[in-house]
Amino acid sequence: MGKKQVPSLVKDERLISRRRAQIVKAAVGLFNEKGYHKATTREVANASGFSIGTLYEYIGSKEDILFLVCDSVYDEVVSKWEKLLDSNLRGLERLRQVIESYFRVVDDLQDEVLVMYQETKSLSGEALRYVLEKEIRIKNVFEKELIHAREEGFLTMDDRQLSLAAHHILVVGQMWTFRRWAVQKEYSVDEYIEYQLRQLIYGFGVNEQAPDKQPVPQKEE
Amino acid sequence: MGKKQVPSLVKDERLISRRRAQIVKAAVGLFNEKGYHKATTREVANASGFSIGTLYEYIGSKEDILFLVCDSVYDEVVSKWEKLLDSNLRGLERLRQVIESYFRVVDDLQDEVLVMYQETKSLSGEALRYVLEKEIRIKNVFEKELIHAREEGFLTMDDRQLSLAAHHILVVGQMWTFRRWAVQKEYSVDEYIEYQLRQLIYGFGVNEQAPDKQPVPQKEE
Amino acid sequence: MGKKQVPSLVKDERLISRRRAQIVKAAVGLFNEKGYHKATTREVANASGFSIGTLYEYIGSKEDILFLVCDSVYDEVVSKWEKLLDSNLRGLERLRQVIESYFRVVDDLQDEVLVMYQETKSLSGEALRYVLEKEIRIKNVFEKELIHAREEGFLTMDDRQLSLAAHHILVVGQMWTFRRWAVQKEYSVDEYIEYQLRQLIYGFGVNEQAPDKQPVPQKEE
Amino acid sequence: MGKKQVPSLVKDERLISRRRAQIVKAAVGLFNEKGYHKATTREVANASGFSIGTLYEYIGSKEDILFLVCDSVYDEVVSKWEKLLDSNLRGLERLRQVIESYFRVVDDLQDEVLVMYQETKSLSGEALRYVLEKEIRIKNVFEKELIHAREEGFLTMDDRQLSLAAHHILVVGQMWTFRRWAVQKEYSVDEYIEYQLRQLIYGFGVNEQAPDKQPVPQKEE
DNA sequence: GATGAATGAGTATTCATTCAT
DNA sequence: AATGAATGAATACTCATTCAT
Repeated sequence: MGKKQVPSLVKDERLISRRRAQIVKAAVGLFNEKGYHKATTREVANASGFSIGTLYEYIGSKEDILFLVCDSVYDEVVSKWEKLLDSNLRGLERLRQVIESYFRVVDDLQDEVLVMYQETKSLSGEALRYVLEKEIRIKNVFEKELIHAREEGFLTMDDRQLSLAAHHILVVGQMWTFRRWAVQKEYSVDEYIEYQLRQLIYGFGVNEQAPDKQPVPQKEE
Repeated sequence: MGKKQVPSLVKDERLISRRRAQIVKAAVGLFNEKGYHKATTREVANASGFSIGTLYEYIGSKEDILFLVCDSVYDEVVSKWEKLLDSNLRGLERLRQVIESYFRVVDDLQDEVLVMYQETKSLSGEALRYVLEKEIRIKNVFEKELIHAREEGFLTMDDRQLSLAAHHILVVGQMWTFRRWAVQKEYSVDEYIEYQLRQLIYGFGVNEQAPDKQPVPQKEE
Repeated sequence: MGKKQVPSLVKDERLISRRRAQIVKAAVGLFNEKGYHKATTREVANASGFSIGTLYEYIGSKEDILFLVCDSVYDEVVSKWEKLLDSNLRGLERLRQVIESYFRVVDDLQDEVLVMYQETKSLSGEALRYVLEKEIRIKNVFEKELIHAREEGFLTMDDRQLSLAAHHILVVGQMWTFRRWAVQKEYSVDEYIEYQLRQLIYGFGVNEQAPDKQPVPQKEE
Repeated sequence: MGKKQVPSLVKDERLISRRRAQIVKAAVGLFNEKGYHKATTREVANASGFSIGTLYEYIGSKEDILFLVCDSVYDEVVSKWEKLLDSNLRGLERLRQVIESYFRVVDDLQDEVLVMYQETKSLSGEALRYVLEKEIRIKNVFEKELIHAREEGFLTMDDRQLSLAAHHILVVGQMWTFRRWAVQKEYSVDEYIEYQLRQLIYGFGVNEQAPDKQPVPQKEE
């Protein structure tokens, strides 16, 4: 809610938006390449196309850059996501689509999501709280969808499992970025989405009464 | 394989081990608290109980500290994990137990795993490759177990889905640490394990032919 | 004499005067509060009621602001002082009044005098010389009065002591400002003036042949 | 009282003292030449004979340098002063000697006193209070002497005038430095001391019932 | 004449690393 | 082996000044 205002010495709001977009774009590239801490403000300024002095006309501190990145990435994720969503699907199909769309957006904004994901912890105080709250808001979207699906009779989770499942979906999405060193070498996005959707929905595909034998063990407590 | 030798000016191997254990312990605490970049070598030295000069008798650079941490955390994880595993369980129960044990170790070594998880990216070159390889080795354990379960007829995944599922399990374990700000507020370890195991094995608990009844309400506001 | 011209891009002399008066007023406040070096030109511009760009239409450099302040403060001091002086007093009374009036002006323009006093040293070259010359001019006023009093037979100083005494009077006036942290806590202006006038005129009020005894010790060294 | 501890990363107290003496000496020179604000920490380090990194092993911030200067200058003033004082003089002679000694110390430590005098205002908070308190302690020495002289019957001031007179003496001493641009061109220290002592003790040398006669005193010197 | 965005040289401070003792 | 003083490259941030609009 607090929106953690980033201070600027410039008055023209339009200009602020434009410059900050430049900053975010440059910062995402740099932070991806070398990480937040190793990237210097000067490098961000140069990559943004202006001088260090100008950079500081639009931010108050280096941390503000990181905040701008996180803030704008969330907004972009949500905005792109929503564009993929306007459908009239129902039931399981609808749930599938919500998740798949999210995965596709994450793939699309890969660098952005990865940076946000890995560097959020370097934010402090208010900024951190603000960003985490945004994360929760995304989680809530999934939670709502799951609840919806349950109301329609497709799912059987209780409330608490359902909340955790929402977190889970989010993480599976982000995993596409933070484990890309392994996962993206083995799978295309389409495959990833297909497999992970199946995993999420059906689990390991367990066949409880396995072949012949296997006397189902009495359930654990 | 390369084992990325960390240089030391000291001869006595026993001493090296002891000192490095001190360093790792101190570093885990500090890196957790302030992150790898914000923690200084001086602080690590102090927290380790010796001087900055002595610290550099046992490492070659700051990055070596991070490497030692990651390296030793993996070893510790594996070692603790193995201790929980010596059982004669079979089939699904065995799979369950392998996963549950891993989750419990992660919970036990929470700070360590979190640091390793969040700061690995700051390693470079050889050290990074070495650590990632260790990660892969853990993934392979799960993969092997899944294959085993499939051989016993409990699972129906194909090879590629199975490999991804192994990654997935790993991430679900780590998720307990890197999302602790949200997850650990809502769930105990036991609950987390219970819910996530169910999720991994059965997925959302889908009831494909839901309706018959279930006259999809036309609302959708 | 050089009057150290401060450059302006603006033609209208009337406007220049008005703007510079604004600048001086704002600057006195700021320099008092934070000192010349810590006050920024931006702050001066804002406090003056216009933009940084406009500020530089009326000055050539930050130092010019300080010069304008010093210059105008001297003029103001002299002008206010003269207004208090048009009397027909003679002799000691006249001297008293000249000094008292000066003290009162200093009290009146306290902030201004203090700034001028403490920051003059930051002026360079021509500007510094010009300001010091103005200071000398004030000193000369006292010197002339002392000479006058001597001619009338009230004083017995020789020329060189007299010149120093003129400096002395000036400093006692300024002391009211630069030691205000101590002096203004203990005395009202009126008391200060009374005590210091007495001190200047009669000294410590010495009674050379002290009580009875006191066999003045043979001089040392 | 608080002694406002300046932090140091170095443990050897002896070394700290030696290094800080170097720093103070270098700083006095630089601050005199260009002022506290225009002198850079790097220049201070170089002039001290070591690197910028080493400088910061002995101070916490630039302001600490100024504080060290002020602090040590006061101590040095007092120490040198006391060395000149151990005499058995009485009465007026004693008072004269106390003042004269102070003036000579100020002359001796001219640069130091001037810096302290002009830059004290740049100190903040605790440091400022501490330095001003030291100033007051010097004033108290004069006050005590004046009281003593009054008790012996040489002076006739009341308490409050006496307190002000003590301030006055201090300022007359410092005036030798902060008005050296004018005063030291006209007078030698000896002359300055002679004239100012006479001024302080006897004032302007007023002859209240002046006119008619005018027995101009045979010139002195 | 007024504005304010852009500039970049300059500055205090930090911190990994070395090396003489 | 241990110590800790010394180093200086690196870096975030400031601010006087310019100039196109």
